[in-house]
Amino acid sequence: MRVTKAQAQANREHIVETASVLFRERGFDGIGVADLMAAAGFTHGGFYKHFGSKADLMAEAAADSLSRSLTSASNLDVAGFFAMYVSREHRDARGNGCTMAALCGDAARQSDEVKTTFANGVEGTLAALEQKLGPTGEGDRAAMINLFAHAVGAVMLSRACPDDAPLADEILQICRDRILASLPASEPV
Amino acid sequence: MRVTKAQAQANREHIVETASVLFRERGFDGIGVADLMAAAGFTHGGFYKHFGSKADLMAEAAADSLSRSLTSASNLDVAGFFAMYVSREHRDARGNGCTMAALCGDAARQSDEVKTTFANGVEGTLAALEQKLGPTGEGDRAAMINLFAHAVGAVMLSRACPDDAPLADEILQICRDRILASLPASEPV
DNA sequence: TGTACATCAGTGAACGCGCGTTCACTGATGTAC
DNA sequence: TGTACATCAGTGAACGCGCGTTCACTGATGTAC
Repeated sequence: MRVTKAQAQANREHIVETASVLFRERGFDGIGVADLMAAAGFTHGGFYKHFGSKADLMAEAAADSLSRSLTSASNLDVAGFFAMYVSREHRDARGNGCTMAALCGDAARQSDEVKTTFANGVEGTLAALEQKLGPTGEGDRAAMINLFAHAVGAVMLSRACPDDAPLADEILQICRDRILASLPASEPV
Repeated sequence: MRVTKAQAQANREHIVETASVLFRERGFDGIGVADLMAAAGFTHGGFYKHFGSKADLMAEAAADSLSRSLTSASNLDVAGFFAMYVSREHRDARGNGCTMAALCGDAARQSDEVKTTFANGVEGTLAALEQKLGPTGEGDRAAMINLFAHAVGAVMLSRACPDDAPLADEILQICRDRILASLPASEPV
């Protein structure tokens, strides 16, 4: 059953991507190695040919999804980023949404390796936001920290409410309006 | 080994309080029934004399700690509340801190019963904050939603960073300054 | 008030189950000649 | 290029372990007379 090196590498990447979605949907403890491998189309025995442990995959999957999010948001301006971030669509799409908003509660209880990945994710997001502001945005790191924390808090609180609670939408709408209104002026791309 | 009704009730409350601390520290999945009961000074077998299931205790412990937090913060004004909330002390004291900030990531994946408890906790916090603003604070629900989401996001992001990461303190300090600066004027009590 | 009996909070062994991890095995791939 | 052998990605059974939950039992409390 041996497979080409290229195929093995592709399989590994597929496992990481599958894991990053399932971790965001169910939490690090909410999905097991066997279910994870089955979702990726494999049996669980081969897991340790690719990863040293489940914890290793957790860090790798988080890093992968954090960098992917940055890439996929690269063509949005700051207003577009936050309009998308603080939205019902994002709130309801945990598996494909921001890893920070989906897992930062879990991350706080994980190893320093995982926490470092998250800190790097925050730094990367801040850097990308500052860059979106263009040359005029220099020195706005503090503003971006405030906006991002506000946005993350809004999405997490909204997700902690029952789906049919009016509060869930109220939080999102109010925070979204406020964040967009307080945005520093930016040059449209 | 039977115990007086009063003692049984006291024991039950002690278990709930112990659980609310341990859940905040380690997450709903991070502490088991046996360890929980041992921490409260009992053996695990008696658990089901008090609670129908671990999930029931999760909802009850969350409700308990949320209402306790409101009581303990009742003598703070709005600025005092947020100054305490967005602080290193609060960030580092998960077990005795805000249940929302400690568990809202977990709550999002729990039953509607638990989520309803969290939504009620948010409503209770907002009501308490509006009340702190005094009669002049009417209509400031939206402002309190923004500030609370901002504060929750700041604490959660800070906790997801490694303890020694400068970013952890930077997030707290910047968000704290901004929140306190943007506070609507309130009458000191 | 005193006695006999029912109740039930708490104990500790046991249950089935799913978890992360290990292992012997398979057979196509990769490599040495 | 062809052949013989080593490698190793993937398989599926098995491991020990801790989990939530159940249960027979204990003995002090609560209650009926």
